[in-house]
Amino acid sequence: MGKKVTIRDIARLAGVSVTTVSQVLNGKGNRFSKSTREKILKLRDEYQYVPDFHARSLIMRENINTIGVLVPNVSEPFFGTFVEGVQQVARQEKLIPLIFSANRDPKLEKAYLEQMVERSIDGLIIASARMTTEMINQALINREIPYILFDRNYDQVGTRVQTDDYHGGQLAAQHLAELGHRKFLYLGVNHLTENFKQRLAGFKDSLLASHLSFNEDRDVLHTELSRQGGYKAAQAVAESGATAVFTANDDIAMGLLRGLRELKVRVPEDISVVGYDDIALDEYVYPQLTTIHQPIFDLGVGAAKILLDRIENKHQSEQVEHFPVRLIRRESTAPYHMV
Amino acid sequence: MGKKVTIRDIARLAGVSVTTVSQVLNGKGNRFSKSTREKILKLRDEYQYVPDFHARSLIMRENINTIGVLVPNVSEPFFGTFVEGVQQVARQEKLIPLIFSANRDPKLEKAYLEQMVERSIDGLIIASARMTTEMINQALINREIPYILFDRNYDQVGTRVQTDDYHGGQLAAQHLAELGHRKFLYLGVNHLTENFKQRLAGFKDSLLASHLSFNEDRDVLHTELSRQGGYKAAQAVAESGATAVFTANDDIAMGLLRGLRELKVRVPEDISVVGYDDIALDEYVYPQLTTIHQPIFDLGVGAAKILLDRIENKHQSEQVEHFPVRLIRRESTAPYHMV
DNA sequence: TTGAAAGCGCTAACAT
DNA sequence: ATGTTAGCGCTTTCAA
Repeated sequence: MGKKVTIRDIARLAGVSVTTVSQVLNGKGNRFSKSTREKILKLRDEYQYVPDFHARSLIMRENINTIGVLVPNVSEPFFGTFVEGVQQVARQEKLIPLIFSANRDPKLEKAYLEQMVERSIDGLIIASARMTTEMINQALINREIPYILFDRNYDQVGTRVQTDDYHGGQLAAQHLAELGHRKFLYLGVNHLTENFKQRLAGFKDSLLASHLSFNEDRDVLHTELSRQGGYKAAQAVAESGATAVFTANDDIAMGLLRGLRELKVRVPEDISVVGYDDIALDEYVYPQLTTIHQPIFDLGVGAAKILLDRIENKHQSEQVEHFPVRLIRRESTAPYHMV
Repeated sequence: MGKKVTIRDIARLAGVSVTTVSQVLNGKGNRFSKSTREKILKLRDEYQYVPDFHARSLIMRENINTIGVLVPNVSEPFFGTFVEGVQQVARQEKLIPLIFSANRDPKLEKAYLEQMVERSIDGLIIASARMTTEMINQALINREIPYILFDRNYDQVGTRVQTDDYHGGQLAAQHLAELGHRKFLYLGVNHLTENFKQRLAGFKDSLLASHLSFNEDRDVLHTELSRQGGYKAAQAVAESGATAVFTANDDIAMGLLRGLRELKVRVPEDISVVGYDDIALDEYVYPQLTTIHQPIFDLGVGAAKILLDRIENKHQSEQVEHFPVRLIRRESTAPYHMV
């Protein structure tokens, strides 16, 4: 009990050499007699022999069929859904996905990356707004491990899946403008990664193009990227006088909804709110959240598929796959009317 | 580029033996001269040498400092939070947590378990209501890997973290009874695992003890364990005539809230709803959900700590750690009043 | 039809 | 203060 059974044990028990066992068990044993083969197979089952993973990897070096997935936080619905998408592909392709949740801590992200590299993963999906390509390459230490980026738009390089954040911002602006609103507010985060920058830029440009007023100094509020953040910003939003608010993501929007409710500010009667992401929860809050839909699950699927492609056909040139965004009208937006 | 630098390369470059390099790099090199040590360290940095994980594991067999975590679905807030708890401990203790999300698929759960075993993890946390101890032991193939169970109460054996589900059910019943309700309903799931059974038993027993009416055939409704499930059950709940509903978990409750809202049934004015779990979202739905609190994050922390303890002091006897549950009053429950 | 031997990259007794 | 040697468990030539 406890002592691990090795290939040598099986060989001894079968009265053959380790070579024979190895060959038979790896399906390369046509040349051996049927009786030998059956004897070995039987012993394998009887003793529940499983080849040692590390010994194997030490020799084989590839086709471990393992991919790494690095996200900021699995417990956020957004990344949870993304990971599910990756996993669906992994299941189909018999890949083992190693999931790492680094809590937005750059040190930890680096440590996990190194771990994955050490463990000879075949490829890797990185969803982290903080990691620069340089940091990634450094952690990957000139090993040629294919990787794919997601939600990481500080610098726009590297193979990645991407949605059009600028267009998302435009969609939000158009919707709100069509509803007749005049006074807009963007509720975002301080530490601007490129995707958030783009959303804001699209929002602003679209507004200005419609000859509506939007001033980045006056009409932008910052908070934390969380429900809590949105909640805390409610007072400031209410006092801003805006009737139409666009938030950096749905989490912030949900917090804002709660905060406004507690302040007796009605949504959408007094203030319209547009979120971003279209997480699965949006339909379960009240009012149901109007938002910009990103195909989160599909992004996971897409990332995994591209990665697989790169693993199989090494040395491909950089590639970028775009996914569409669209407006989902629900209950948190309504036409502007004079108070 | 690409070619991996090995310990031999470093040794050759430094003009010393591989032993020397190995010892120095593993902090066992006091006996070597300072100049040798520095030379080696410098070369290590220069060539970015990282010892091969598999070669290492092949020899060391232990202290890989890796634990496995198997959950049904990371994208569910409940398990996401649990995993975060585990990860917090992992970070503190410099452990690498390998997270597997098996989508409630027993085959996949088994496959992942085997993967973890192969990868010589030091211990493992299993959160799966479906896996029997027998299945687990089989996958662990008489290897002595410490593991700890969570949310897995089919058979009440094995080291595990646990909350008192029976008491949770009682709390829900008491609360609703104190509010003056008379007609109760339990909205649960078909496939009864022990924890759900206990919740229902506590709920029922408490009601009966208060001389209130509750009949398992008449006053129990089944649906899927998801928001969608709760949503779909709304019609049936509304038609049941019950004024007080206890749901198997918060997800179901949230779906129910949405469904009832669409049916113009007011919560809590017409129907009071009590959930179970106290996931972080509860405060962001409307009305905010009254629920039975389980310390989900702490359960993750606790599971990880117990596991660590078992890894360090092998062969301990079975142990069970209990965590408290309590009622959280929010807005979804109110006193019963005649209509 | 089978097996001996080499070796993957590393660590650790055991010399020297 | 440093090196030699054996070996972890496996796969894979190459020889018999």
